[in-house]
Amino acid sequence: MPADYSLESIEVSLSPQERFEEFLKSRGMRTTEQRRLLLEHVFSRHEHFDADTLIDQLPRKGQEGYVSRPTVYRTLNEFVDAGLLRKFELDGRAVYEHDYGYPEHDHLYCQQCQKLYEFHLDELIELRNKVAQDHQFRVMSHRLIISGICQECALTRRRKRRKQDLI
Amino acid sequence: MPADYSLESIEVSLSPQERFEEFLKSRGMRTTEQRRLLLEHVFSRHEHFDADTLIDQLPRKGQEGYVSRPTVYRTLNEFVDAGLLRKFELDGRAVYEHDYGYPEHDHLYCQQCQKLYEFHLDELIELRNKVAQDHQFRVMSHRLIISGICQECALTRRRKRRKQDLI
DNA sequence: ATCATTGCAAAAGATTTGCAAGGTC
DNA sequence: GACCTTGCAAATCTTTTGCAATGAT
Repeated sequence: MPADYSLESIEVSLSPQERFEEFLKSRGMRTTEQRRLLLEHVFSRHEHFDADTLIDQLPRKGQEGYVSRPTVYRTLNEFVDAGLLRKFELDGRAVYEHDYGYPEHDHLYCQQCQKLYEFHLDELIELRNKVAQDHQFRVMSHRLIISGICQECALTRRRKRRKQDLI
Repeated sequence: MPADYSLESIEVSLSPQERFEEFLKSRGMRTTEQRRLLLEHVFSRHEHFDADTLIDQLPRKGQEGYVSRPTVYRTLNEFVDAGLLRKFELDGRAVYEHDYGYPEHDHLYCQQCQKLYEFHLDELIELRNKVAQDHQFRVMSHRLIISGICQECALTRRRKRRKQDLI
């Protein structure tokens, strides 16, 4: 078995918690209650979220388990550096999603309900690599967001229009 | 000749200035010195730009042709609404590029020198439409940014590394 | 004991807004 | 003259930072 293959198996078998531990240790950083709490919360659900949404879901000031806003921001950046989360911009604010142990994908973004739908297409990666090769460009990552109206919203709209027609 | 074909010819034959005039008129807005000046400036060059870069290129306060920061922001939004410019986010700030009369394209973004390279691939549009159809999603637009290192920077880096090796 | 981390308050950066004065139709 | 637009100052929103107190190793 080649060395990098076995390395990869080890990587993949680590839980987010374990991986973060390693990350912290490798940088001389410490395991704290806040980091533990945030990591557990973030990996207990799978939705995309922004800092504000996350803070809303956490205990308020004065309650057990409260984490201050600056610490939330600091820790989210650490999660990104550790390769646990991916960050991207949507309507001017940062949005996070699971990266570690989660397959590569892109998004459909509904302008109406702001929902994000995931999809994956190998052809897109091929196309991406082809373009990069044509431009002698070394790809590190990519981000594709298709914006429009999702089926659900399209149906709701049609219903509303019908209702209006009756008045 | 079908009606919509002739309509399209009219649309395409309008200059950005004329198109903006129509936009303003249709909304009961007025043609002002500032709007004229900004439109002329923005369409006199073709690079991508952000609000700050634009303001740096314009006359300073006290000089002939000065436009205040809020007016620049307001007017850029109008250009986007009028379909003259497209806006997207890069590293947390808004970036603008020509839309009106300019062919659809996507971007390679160099993380090193921050340069944007344009490319167009019909296959990408096909792929996009296929995904959308699979999800019953009505596409309004899309944005693909491939991030990495451009050829120029890759070469510069290699040279620097060689130099360091000599020390 | 040492040194990283936290929460607080405040700063920073980008963009927007209320409003009185001025400009356009 | 009616009312849209501008510039100013200030607000807003999101994210970051300085710092003294606290916590982890």
